Amino acid sequence: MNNESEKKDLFGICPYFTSQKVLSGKWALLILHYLEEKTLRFKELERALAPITQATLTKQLRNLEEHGLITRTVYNTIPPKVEYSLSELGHQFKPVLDSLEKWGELYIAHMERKDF
Amino acid sequence: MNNESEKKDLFGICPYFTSQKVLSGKWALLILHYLEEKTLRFKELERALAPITQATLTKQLRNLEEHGLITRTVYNTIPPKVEYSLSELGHQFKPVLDSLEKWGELYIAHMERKDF
DNA sequence: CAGAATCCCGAAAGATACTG
DNA sequence: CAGTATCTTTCGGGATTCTG
Repeated sequence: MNNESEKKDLFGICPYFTSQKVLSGKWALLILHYLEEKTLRFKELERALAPITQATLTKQLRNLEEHGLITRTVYNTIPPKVEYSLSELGHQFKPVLDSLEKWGELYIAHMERKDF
Repeated sequence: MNNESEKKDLFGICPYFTSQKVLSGKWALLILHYLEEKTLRFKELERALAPITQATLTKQLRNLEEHGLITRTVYNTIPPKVEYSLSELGHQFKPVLDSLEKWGELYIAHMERKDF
């Protein structure tokens, strides 16, 4: 059904708009990058992404989870243990990360050239 | 020199942060996509990106220009004519656009599957 | 440990009106 | 045509506090 999630724009129609929404999160790319290497616990991610705050990390993770990129696994132990890993859709994002990383380096080199 | 452009984060150090800044513009990807095909005038872009507003389009273009991705060419004619095209750095972004487009389609397919 | 709940703030987008 | 100038609004990120 076309409910409230109809949003207002081309989300769900145009690949670029779709991607933009997912990637607009400040830490999204970093999170995907780290999870690409291996499954991580909440605390491990928090440390890797320092100085991110707990609240922000939670939001970013929820966002990526809702978009189907990551999987959240809860272990009912004491103390609690929650692991995050990439879903299939998340792993399929790898090519984007790779090309993005390469371009980012080109960009940085470009900036250094015109130093200022 | 490390002036005010030092910002506050890893911009200029980490490729992902760098990319994130550039791509965070709501229309950035679309603009790059259209300019990848051919040079366009302001009005042409505006039509292609409808319902974007003039003010917003101007901001997005200035942003991409400052980041060195696009080139702005002004013809002193009446009426005025301004053309936008990709710089070398902009063209080097192509692989990202391609991989992003492919993933975006996977994402859309994924959403349709779990329809809701 | 892994969060949830609030509050706050700045940046970005949109709406609108005006101009060389 | 290709903007600029304002104003308003929205939204996401960060800080802080509390909890099972």
